[in-house]
Amino acid sequence: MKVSKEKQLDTLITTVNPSSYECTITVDCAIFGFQDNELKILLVKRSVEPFKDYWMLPGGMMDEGLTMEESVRKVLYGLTGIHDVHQEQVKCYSDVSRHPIKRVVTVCFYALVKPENHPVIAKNYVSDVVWHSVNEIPQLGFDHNILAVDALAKLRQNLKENLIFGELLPEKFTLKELQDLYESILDETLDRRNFRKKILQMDLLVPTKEKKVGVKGGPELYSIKTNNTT
Amino acid sequence: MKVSKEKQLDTLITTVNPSSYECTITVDCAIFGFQDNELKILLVKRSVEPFKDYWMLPGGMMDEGLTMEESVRKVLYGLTGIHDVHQEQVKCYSDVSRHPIKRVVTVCFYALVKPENHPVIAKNYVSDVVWHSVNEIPQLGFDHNILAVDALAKLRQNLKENLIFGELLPEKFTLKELQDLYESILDETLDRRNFRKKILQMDLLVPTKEKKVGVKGGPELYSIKTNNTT
DNA sequence: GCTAAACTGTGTATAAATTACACAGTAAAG
DNA sequence: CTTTACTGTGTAATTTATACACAGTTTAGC
Repeated sequence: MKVSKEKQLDTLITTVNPSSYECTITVDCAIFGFQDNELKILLVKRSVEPFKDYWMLPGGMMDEGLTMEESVRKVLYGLTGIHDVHQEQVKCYSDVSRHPIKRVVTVCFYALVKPENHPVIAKNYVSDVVWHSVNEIPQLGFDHNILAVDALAKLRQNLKENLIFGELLPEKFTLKELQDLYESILDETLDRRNFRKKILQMDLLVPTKEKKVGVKGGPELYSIKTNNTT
Repeated sequence: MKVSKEKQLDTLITTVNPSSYECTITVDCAIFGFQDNELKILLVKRSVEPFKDYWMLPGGMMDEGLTMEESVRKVLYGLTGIHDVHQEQVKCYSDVSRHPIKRVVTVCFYALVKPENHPVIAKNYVSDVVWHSVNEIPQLGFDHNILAVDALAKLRQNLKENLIFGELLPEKFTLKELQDLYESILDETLDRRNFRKKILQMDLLVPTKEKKVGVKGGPELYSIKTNNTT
């Protein structure tokens, strides 16, 4: 058993100089948004083969003159018109048969976006765009279900450690709204008093002295602290 | 300010179809070993330009028929003769000017290895190989200092969550040896009693009923629990 | 405009997890 | 055989996380 594996590796190691091999690289992005009090992910319907009419994560080629991060921004801008959005690298995928026609290596990112500000538009190889609940993601093209799951896991992990919410909330928001967001992302309910205690002692929010109207109780609106050292 | 950025992005979005662009992909690996009671990282001296005679992380091209993980295994096997080693993806790097001559996208991994079992050998584009303390890594070629730092950070993070130590320890080891390893990796001292309490209640180790000879006190040797459900 | 309903805002007691800490026992070295 | 250097163990103190109830405010409905 072990011998055959060694032999196999020996064969590999003596393979001819592979310096000429180049490969297509794409960037895909799990774009999360918070809508109707629920965490959504942006899916696009592919209008070309392979996987025509499958839902997928939006993505695109890495460009010759751009880093992957810049390429993701380009994809995002083309799809939603937004820029300057929080994005994180999730993982790189390199299975040789990810793409049925030619080999494609993909780096997956996630981004956080406020859906109501950005009407999404279908163009290029996309026939439809939809904000879809993360709880019941349909079968996606390529290996995008795996990417989506990994991206959500990474988002959750980062959220527990960092207090990040990118564009998901308006500039001024109540602690209740923030808690609802957390509960959606983490898919668990949180104790209100403990939550505000924890968030407030992070010392990242400031009360705006304004109250949100239209909601009973008149909750205080908070905004993110600007880190002036004044 | 914002306008110019938007304009810039608009320009990007209208760039011609980039589907023909392919790019060289390499895998680099921060190989960690535990030697002389200190955490080491394996560095190779490059014998060709660019960065001739610079120390670097070992790495190589991703092969046409291999995933990146398999390509890393191949690099490791070529350098140390070992296989079946714990390895983790750290991050993908895509700055356009990482490589002074042509664009190269690199995915970095880390691996954990027991140095004494595997005499390292310099070959191919490598003139020298050395186990180097992680605390004083010299200037490396390309952007490998960044990769090394990121890899170590990832290792530390994983260690705190998981109890992983791959090949770093012999099959049977004392809790003191394990603690020394942890302290080396985390670069902090740990309380002995609290450490053993924490490790033992993970329920991943079994005492072998053997004592280590040659060390005062006659400490118990442990091995990793095999998860038989018998 | 008055009442009911729905939400906000707050503190404390309890449980759980982490940290600090000291001494007796065993093996090696001389 | 004595000294030295290491192993192995438990408990108290602190910190952190969790559970929980009621009074105050605003909207909605009458």
